[in-house]
Order: sequence, then C-alpha cells, then structure tokens
Amino acid sequence: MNLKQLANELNLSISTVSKALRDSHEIGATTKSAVLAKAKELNYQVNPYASSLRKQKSKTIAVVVPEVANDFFGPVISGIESVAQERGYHVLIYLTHEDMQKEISVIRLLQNGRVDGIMISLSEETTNTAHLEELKEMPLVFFDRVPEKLDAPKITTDDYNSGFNATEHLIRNGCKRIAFLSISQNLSISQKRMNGYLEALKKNKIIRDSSLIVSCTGTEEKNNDLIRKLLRRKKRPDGIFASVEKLALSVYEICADLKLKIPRDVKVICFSNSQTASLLNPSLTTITQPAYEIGREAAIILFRLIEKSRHHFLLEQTILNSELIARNSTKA
Amino acid sequence: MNLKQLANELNLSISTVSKALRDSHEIGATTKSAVLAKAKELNYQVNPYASSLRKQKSKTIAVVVPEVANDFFGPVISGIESVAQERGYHVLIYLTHEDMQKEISVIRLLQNGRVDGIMISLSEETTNTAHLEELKEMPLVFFDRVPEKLDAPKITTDDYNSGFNATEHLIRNGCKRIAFLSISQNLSISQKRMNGYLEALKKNKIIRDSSLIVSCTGTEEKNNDLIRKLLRRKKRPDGIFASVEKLALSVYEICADLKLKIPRDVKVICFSNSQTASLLNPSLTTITQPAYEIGREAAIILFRLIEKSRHHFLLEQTILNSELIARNSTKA
DNA sequence: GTGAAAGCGCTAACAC
DNA sequence: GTGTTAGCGCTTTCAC
Repeated sequence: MNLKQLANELNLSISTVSKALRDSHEIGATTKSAVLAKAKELNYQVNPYASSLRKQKSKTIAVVVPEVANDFFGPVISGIESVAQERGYHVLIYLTHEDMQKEISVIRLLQNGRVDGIMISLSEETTNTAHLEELKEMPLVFFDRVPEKLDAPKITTDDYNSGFNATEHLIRNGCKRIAFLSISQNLSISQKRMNGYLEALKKNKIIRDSSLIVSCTGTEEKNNDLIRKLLRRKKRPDGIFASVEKLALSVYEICADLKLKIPRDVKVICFSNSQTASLLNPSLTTITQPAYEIGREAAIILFRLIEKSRHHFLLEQTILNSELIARNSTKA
Repeated sequence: MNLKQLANELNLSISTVSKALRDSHEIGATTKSAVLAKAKELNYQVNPYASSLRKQKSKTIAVVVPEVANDFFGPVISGIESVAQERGYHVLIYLTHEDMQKEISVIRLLQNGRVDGIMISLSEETTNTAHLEELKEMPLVFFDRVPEKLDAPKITTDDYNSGFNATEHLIRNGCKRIAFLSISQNLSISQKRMNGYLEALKKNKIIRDSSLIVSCTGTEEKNNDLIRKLLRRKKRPDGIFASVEKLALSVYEICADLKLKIPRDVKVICFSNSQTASLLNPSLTTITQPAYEIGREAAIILFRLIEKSRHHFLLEQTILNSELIARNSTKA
C-alpha cells in the first residue's frame, strides 16, 4: 500500500493525498477527511525510507553504550526510550563491550545519515576521541562517561562531590586507611571520583597512600586478584570505596572468602544502582545515580540539538545529583 | 558524498561504481580497486535509506520488550545485539512497559517496512494477540513470554520443569505449605511455571490450596499488600515460590519487616538472573535462565527467517534449560 | 567490462 | 485547492 495506490482509490493526485495526510493548510477539509478515512481503511502507512531519503532525516537516534546488562545503563536506556517515544523517534542501540575498536566502527557506521543524532557513553578503553571529532556535523550528546575535551553537551552526575562525600562518609565512620578501586584511567568519571576521594583525605589530614589506589581495568579475574592482594596486606585498608558496583560485589565475595567481616573489618561503599543493595549481607552503602533521569535529560538535550538550528551554540554541561544511601556496610 | 560525486571523481558512471563497490563480477579488477581506493579516500558510505528504499529491505530488526532495566532483558538484548552486529544488522528497541496498548502501537509502527523482522517478548497485560496476527508477512520470533496460539518460532526456557523442580526443591527441604506468586495469568510462562508447581504438589501428595496461589498482577504496592497478607495468615506458608525476581525481593523486604527469618520461618526460591543473588541476606536460591543465550538463539532464528525464503515452513520451538542454584534461602 | 535509464515511495516547489 | 513534476541516492536490467 503506497501513496500512488491510495491516490488512485481516491481519484486524487499523489501530492494532494500526501499533503492531506500531513494536514497541510493547502488542502480542503472535506478532501482531508476523505483521505484520512481511506488511509485508515486501507491501513496506509508512509514508507519511512522513502520519506527519510527525501527529507534527509530519519527520525532515528543511536544510543551507544558499553553494556546494557547493567543496573545503570538499563534505566538510562529506558529514560532515553521514553523521551524518544513521546517525540516519535526511533532508537537504535549499539553495544561496545568496553572495546574502543568496536566503538570506532560503530561511530563510522553512523556517519551515513542513518541517524539524526547520537548519544554515547564511552567505553573504558577509549583513550582517544578522534573518531568522535569526525562527527562535527552530527548532533551528539555524551552522558556519564564523557570525554574531557570534546565540545558537546554532556550529562553527568556530580562525580567529584560524590567521591568526596563517599570518602568523608567512610572517615566519619572511623576509617583511616581508605582504598579506592578505580576503573579506567581514561574515563573522566573515574578521575573525578578519585579527585573527590583525594580531596576528602586531604581535608581530613589523612596522608595519601598511592598503594591504596587500585586500578581495576583488566578482566574480572585480574581485578579479583588485585582486590584479594589488597585485602591480604599486613596493613589492610579499613575502608573501600569502589567506583563501580561490580567491584564492590567482588569485595563482598572476597571478604567472605577471607573471613573478613563487613563492616567490622572493612567498610564498603560504592557507586551502584542495584535494586538489591539494601538486601545484601550486609546491606550495601551506595551512591546512587539518577539513571533514568540521566537518560531522559540526555535525550531531551539531543532532540533540542536536532530540532533547533545546528548553528545555535549549545554546549550545556548538565550535572545531576547522586544520592548517598547509608546502609550497614559502612556502619561504625 | 554520494555515488554521483564519487563517479565524477573517477570519470566512471554511477552504475559502474555501484557495481564495483559491491564487488560485482561484471567489473574489471583494476576498475574495482580504483573505485575502492577512491571510496576509502573520500570516506564514501552508501546512504542506507536510498539503499533500503531500492532494495525493499532495511537490514534492521526491532526488539520489543516490556522493560530493559532488568536482569533478564538486559542480557537478552546483549545477546541479540551481538548476533546482529556480526551480521551487519541494526537493532531498534521499543519498550512496552507491560502495557498492551503500547505494545499494539509499537507493532503498528513497524508495519511499514522499517524493519525486516521483529523479536518480541509480550507484556504482562497482553490478553489478546490480534495485533500480532496482522503481522503475517513479517518475520517474527517470540522469546520467553510467548503467546500460546500463534504460529511462529518461539524461544523459551523449560518453564514447566523449572516450576516442578523449584517446588520439589522446597518440598525436599521440608516445606508443606508452598505459596506460588504468579504474575500475569495471560502469560504462558506464568501458566507453565504454575503447572509445574501443581504437578510437584500432586506427585508429593500435597493437597492443592488455591489460597496459596497469589496473582501479583498489580502495582508494586498492591503486590506487596498481597504478600504481606499472605505472610500474616495464621496458617502461614512455609515456602514461597516467586515466579519473578522482583516478587522475591518484596518477600525479603516484607519478611524483614515482619521479623520472619528466611529460611527458618519461610523458605524462598525464585526465577532470577540477578548477579547479587548469592550476596543477599540470606543468599537466594534461584532458577536462572540463560538470558544471553536466549537472545542469541532468538536472533539467529530470526535471521534465518529473514534470509531464507519466507515460504519455508519454520516453526521451531526452542527450549533452553534453566539452572536451579540452591542457596541459603531454601536451606532445611 | 561499462554505461544509460527506470524506478523504489515520498516531498515540496511550482503551476494552474 | 489541486495537480504536475523533479529529485532524494541507490540498484538493477538492459543495451552496447
């Protein structure tokens, strides 16, 4: 069923039908309703590819994320999708699996007009952003894992403050030797969270000990080894601040294995959007990001970029607040 | 950068260039390499919409799921995406939020050639499938929450057996009064899990008590009320079999609130893909579905449908095995 | 081995 | 207010 057939049925021209369907003011009310009725009757739907080809826009956006099986990115995507659905946009999803090469090839794939805009959260391994700079003409929004340098709207949470607060929370509950489990050094969120951590130490006159900053960038196995070593040291840390959830879960498992009691022997806090944090043994103190809202906000900004003039200078840096939820894993 | 410009640069015709790019045997080797080189140099990429319009296929599939912020659907999507990426397909994602109306409108949206195929897991509220029967010509695959009647490939887990095994597991650990928390009655997975439960009762000569079958189909609040009432009865159940994870988490919370000890006062088992099941307090006995594999398998079957002749009769019913992981919440 | 041309279905400028 | 037509960029048949 296409326009031509529909027009034939109605004894009208293609263009009249086309205009009627998009409610053009050029078309008379009677014609319009006749067209609309017939279109409904015959279940006519515009061909999106013909329309996109002609109009040079696709009503489609791409979401590029490291992973989706994840308590953070899941709700983010849900937020994005909700905004897209409201506005009649379609959402293509691409996973990079924390692999910069995959990220590059996905971005390449999107330079041919398939999408009107891109939302992306960088992979852990993304050390340079040349592939993103090529996207000059493309509406682009970063969220959570954003690049330092690129000029584009970015939606993040208050990572520095959260890092600071998490660390002070541990200090207030008696910790003196606080370890920081970081992920990729490339990621600005990791840097910012660490800077907050360092600043909190400084403010509380705790001397920084680099051996307590553990870079967990490898496989799960490797990371577990590092954490295990950390917890087996003579001068064991009495507090652990994990920058992502999976590391905190590893800490739990390893503590169980080493017969260390949380929070008695070591207190644990981490960034997490897990639904089950309060049900863990012991319940886990978290910094929880407003993931759904990040998705919505990022999408709203992207659509603004797409629909307003491209030349309109728009480099918002939106920062949403995370929430520290104190539970038993950090109890004094 | 389009074909015409590229052809001009090369002093060749559009059609020659087009053929060279798709490695047609009609084109000479020298011409081919010249074209390829130039295309690379100028970063030419085919316009997907022009190509789709002409070829009447889009290299795009749609995934329709109730939710993505979820330990099951997340990995499923990851599995789907991995297969799609291997085959050069694009993945559109649509969320129904368990709302049949949204499901209907999404399906309507997809009837205009935007996608070459659809993968769907039904919403809880989907009571009839007329909107899906309209899709006769469209390659279609169901996974996990599949309709009873429709003729289409379906990928599920062994829900009946899992329900049976979960119930027997509780019985073997001493439970006599086992409650079943079901979700939507519309969903065949819920039915099958319940049938397995009933069969296990029967086999073990436990008389079926309908008041122990609680239909948790409302809001979280309503469901919590039902569960709370269940646990406050004089003749409280000594075992609970939850058909989805969120209900088990509610049980945990309500038990904490009512000062009931799991597993002493009541044992709990549920379907769950949560990473944290083993870290809960107490650790949660789960039936875990191979979510990632479900996604991959469903995608593989969909691509077979798309790429083979449509007329090829193909109604596979793929059943993957779930795994019962016994932990402390069901300990005798 | 290469090129010309039709046409996928739609939109929008322009003509009447 | 309605119709004619060019053309979006590509693929493919057919001619040479």
